[in-house]
Amino acid sequence: MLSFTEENYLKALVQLTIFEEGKVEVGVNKLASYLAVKPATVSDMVRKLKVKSLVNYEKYGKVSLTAVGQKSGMMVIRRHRLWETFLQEKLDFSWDEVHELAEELEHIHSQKLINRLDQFLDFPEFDPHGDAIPNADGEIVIPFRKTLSEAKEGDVVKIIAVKDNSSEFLQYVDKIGLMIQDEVTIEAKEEFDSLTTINSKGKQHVVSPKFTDNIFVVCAKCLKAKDCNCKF
Amino acid sequence: MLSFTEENYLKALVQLTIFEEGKVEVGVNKLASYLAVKPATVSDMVRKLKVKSLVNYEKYGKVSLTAVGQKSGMMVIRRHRLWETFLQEKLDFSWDEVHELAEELEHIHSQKLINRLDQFLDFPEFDPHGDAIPNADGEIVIPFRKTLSEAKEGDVVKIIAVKDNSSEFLQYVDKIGLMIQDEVTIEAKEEFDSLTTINSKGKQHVVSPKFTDNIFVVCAKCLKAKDCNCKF
DNA sequence: TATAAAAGTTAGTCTCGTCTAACAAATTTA
DNA sequence: TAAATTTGTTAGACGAGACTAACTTTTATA
Repeated sequence: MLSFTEENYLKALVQLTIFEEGKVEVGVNKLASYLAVKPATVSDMVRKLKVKSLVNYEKYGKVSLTAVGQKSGMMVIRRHRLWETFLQEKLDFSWDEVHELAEELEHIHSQKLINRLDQFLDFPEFDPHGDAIPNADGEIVIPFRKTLSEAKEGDVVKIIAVKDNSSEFLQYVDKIGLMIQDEVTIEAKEEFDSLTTINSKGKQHVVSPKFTDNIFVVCAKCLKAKDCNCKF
Repeated sequence: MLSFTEENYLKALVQLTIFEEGKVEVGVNKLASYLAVKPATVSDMVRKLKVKSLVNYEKYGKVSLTAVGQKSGMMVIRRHRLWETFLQEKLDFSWDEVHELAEELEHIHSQKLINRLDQFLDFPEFDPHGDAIPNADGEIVIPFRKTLSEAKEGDVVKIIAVKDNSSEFLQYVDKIGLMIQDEVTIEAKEEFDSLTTINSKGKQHVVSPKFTDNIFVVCAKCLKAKDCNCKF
């Protein structure tokens, strides 16, 4: 049985490798800052995780997950996202409140509980932030998507997820009136100060990279015509 | 913020004092065996809880809860019993499975979460084992009840709760086909070996004190006629 | 390529919650 | 009431998971 802490390390590793396009390993410092602990602490812990065959690691090297470690980490994420969905769907929490609570709930271990919850929620595919929920085997299909920052002037895109799950960010998104499934037109991109002018539901907004980097989108056209050939 | 462990001590103290008829304090040894730790550990912990003004305690004396400690302990029990109810009502767990899971879930702190859960469950009064659920202020009304052991030959009683929440006990209750709300007639009590012969729904069972001590009942008559004068 | 900077490790310390072993106080009972 | 028993405390240790400070290795850069 993994400890609360060990699970958090594995979850962080999934986020920083599997979920980070093209990455398979991560350094001790990066992991430390992600987990808000000191590198020395990570150094120790990673050695312990290696003994348990959950990570691959050599002194002064990078850290990556073993198959077992990856599955365990995925199960934590599955639990997290299912609880988030439960909190929003059944207990009427807003999407900026669910993350914090799920950070605690994700460590309840029972496999049976989580599968019953999944069934109770009618097997949701995505959590309130638009993230895919791993299945009972720890498998996940991350749909094709880009950040809003990558969209070009004139593109019409659809918001499908948010990257940052913090309540500050989500409250900002709420404040400017945007939500998942909204269509957004990129009206202008200013090189000078990296601001983007977008338009959604007839309202114009000027947003910074702090916003656009954390919004995942797909081409609105592609969604409508599966065989669309747009490069985006 | 109380730790997982501190909460378990407070919960145990509520069970051993408030919920134990006529008791207001408990010894270190008893608390230790209830929590399955050594007396030395309890001695230390109790000193810490005293510093936090959660318990009353003097060296070599008994332990009792302060008002603050009692409320905190009650909130743990409230969470425990609401989660148990959720697991049974919404996720179709059987009453012998819910206790173990609730032992973990009870430590999720959010007040808002638990009150939303309460609402979602339509403000249940009793958990799956027939125990009253403390309200949002930590108050509880324990209804009048006795154990089946206290019933006399010829009495007709109604099962309203179980004392032992272990799956072994609950599975035994299931096995002989009894459940909460069932009416039971005490057909015979044998002094010699302390066995009781009961009858419920036309079926006769011979049961030991291990059973009767852990079944809470009320006089079936009293429930039907509120002004019934029976001594039971 | 030598050196500075960045990244990572080690050693020693801390708190929490537990233990054991030895001891002290309180209570029972002979 | 004195001895035996039960109950409770203290001291010292340990594993987890964190820290700081000092050190080492790797990488980047002048």
